[in-house]
Parts: sequence; C-alpha cells; structure tokens
Amino acid sequence: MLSFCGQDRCSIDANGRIKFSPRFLSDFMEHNGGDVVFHCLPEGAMAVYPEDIYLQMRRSEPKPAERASSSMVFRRTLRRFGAMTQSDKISTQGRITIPQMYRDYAEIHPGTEVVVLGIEIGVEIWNCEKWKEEFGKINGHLRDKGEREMAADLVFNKENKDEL
Amino acid sequence: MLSFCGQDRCSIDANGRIKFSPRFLSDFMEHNGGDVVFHCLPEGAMAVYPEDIYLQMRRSEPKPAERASSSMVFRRTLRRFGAMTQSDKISTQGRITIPQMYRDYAEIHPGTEVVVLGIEIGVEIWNCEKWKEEFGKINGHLRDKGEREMAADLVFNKENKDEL
DNA sequence: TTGACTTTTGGAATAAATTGGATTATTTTG
DNA sequence: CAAAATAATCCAATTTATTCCAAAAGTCAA
Repeated sequence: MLSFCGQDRCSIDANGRIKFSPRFLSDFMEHNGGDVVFHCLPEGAMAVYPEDIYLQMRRSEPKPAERASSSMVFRRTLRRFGAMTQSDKISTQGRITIPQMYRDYAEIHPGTEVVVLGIEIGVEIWNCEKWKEEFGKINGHLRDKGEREMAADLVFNKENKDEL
Repeated sequence: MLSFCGQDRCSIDANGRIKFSPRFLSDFMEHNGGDVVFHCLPEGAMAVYPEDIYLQMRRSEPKPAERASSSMVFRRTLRRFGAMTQSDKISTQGRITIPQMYRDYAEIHPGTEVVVLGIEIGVEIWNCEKWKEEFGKINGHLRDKGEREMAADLVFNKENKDEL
C-alpha cells in the first residue's frame, strides 16, 4: 500500500482548521502517531510532514554551528527552516489548525476550499488556483517532453533504420 | 496466454465505478491479488497498474526527504507521482471506484461509456472521444514515420548501395 | 484582580456521500 | 430457444464530511 498518495479537496473552516481524509490520517498516524510539522515552501504552498521525515530532512546539515559562522547562504538556510517551520499534533478528530501566518503565506483562506496533495513523504496544502497553475506547469512540461520525443522518433537515422 | 490485451467499452456508474471484464479481472487477480494503482497520465487518461508493476516504474529514490528539502525539481517529481497516483483494491464484485479528481482529469464522467485498453503491463481508461483522437495520433505518427523511412531508402549512399 | 467579552478548541449532531451487496436486465453461448 | 454468463441498476448500511454548539482559554478594561 502506498503512503501519502492521491489528493483531496477539502474545506478549511472559519477557524483555519482542516480535517484530513481517512487515507492521509492513517498515513500520519502510522508514521509518527500524529506528530507533524508545518513548513512553508518557496513554491507558495505549505507542507505537512510527519516529524521524523522532517528530522531526516534537517539531519543532512552537518556541523551547523561551524558553517553558520562562515556562510551567509547557510545562515539563510537556517533562517528559512527555522522561521518557516512549526510543529503540531493532529487532534482526536483528525484535524489540524493551520497557523495564521502559514495561511496568509499559502493563501489558504478560512471558508474556502483547498487541495491536499500526497507527495509520498507527507502532504502539501495548496490554494486551489495556485495548484492548478503548478499542475499546469508540471503537466505542460511532460507534454512538451513527449512531443519532442515523438518528433525525435520521426527523424531517420542509422539507429532506427530498417531496409525494405 | 497474453496478459492485459484487448479493449472493452464499459459504462461508469453514477458513483464513478467501473467493472472490469472477466479477462482483465483475472489478469489483475493473477498479478497482484487485486491490489492496483491508479495513475494519471499526461496524455489525459488514467492508467491502472498492478501494484508491483507501479513499484517497478517508481523504483524508490534514495533519501527522498533530504532531496525534497533542497530540490524544487525533486519536489515536483514527488508531487507528480504522489498526487497523481492512488492505490486501491478491486472489490469482490470486480469493481473499482475511480477517485473524483482523476475522473475529472481524464474526463471519464459517471453515466457515460469509457474505453478500457489493455497495455500489456496493465490497463488504461480513456474518455471515448479522447481515445479516438489518441489512436489517430498513433497511427498518423506511424504513417509519417513510414513515409520518411521510404524516402530515406531512396537516398543512395554507402550504407544501402546493395539494397533493393 | 475581577468580571465581561472574544477567540479558540474539542466534541457531538446532522447531512451527505460512498460502499457493498443483491437484484434485474442484457448479451452471449451451446 | 434455453441456459449461462456478464453487465447494469438499485437500495440499504455504513462511512465520511460539515455544521453547530458548548466549554475552555485568553484579553482587556474597570
């Protein structure tokens, strides 16, 4: 059985809470007992990862203190992950409350519908319009690539030559 | 005996379910006991693979969490495979329920007829009109390729000087 | 510090949708 | 043409989603 796959539309209530579908809910519960981490992505959406997954992401930074003293890029990385990440626990009813600043950042407004995407290692929450745009980019790219592949297949060369 | 060959037209019920023909049904049952994976294709249709086939396609990436934290391209890959793929099990009556969003994507609307194509490693479900168009493209491409091949065969050079 | 008020949280009730099964209709086969 | 197999429809039971309400916590002013 695949984890964190598929997508849902769901509404975000007046208090900025969303309820996970049973599928995602059990994925989170199995993974880390419902301890999750919110994180803002540069793509303009927010991610919800099981805590252990997030720790794996951050473990990849060896010797942070030393590097912070000498690298501005690294300090900015620390700033981004530090400031744009917050932990929470999924409630008994399977709900999470999205902090105000994350809502503002990702434009997921109370009372509207949002898209919850499985991304294999967790989920992402998107403003519907923005996801449409993002998906258009991804799919458009795949289609273009396909077209080129087809075009290349038409070109006659030694490799695909067979004689009459 | 060939697996996943042939095609059917079948109707999709009011709840977005389709019933596989006995042929495809037994192919799925033999392959993975009815554990299947839905996957949306950039061509605008939806594939249904036995789960093991999908896992072969999506051979697991090493350290996905780390890569996700640092690469936008990788996050897009996760998004594509995560959001556009969902697992299910074929019911005792040989039915599957196609997730709402995938129906919308592939334009396979409840109450209409759809085409189920065998593709050797699984099946694809197409909107009838779209399949007609796709089939036209496939055949058109092969004809074009044939024409070019014939033209190339006319050109005299060392490689084909002994040919017909 | 206390009391009134607002906001947030957790839970329950209600409404909607989905699921599984069985029945009915249709097609195919002998 | 009859019997079997397959496809499609319908219905009840369950699950899921949404709304609503009450309790708790936090704010602010007197």
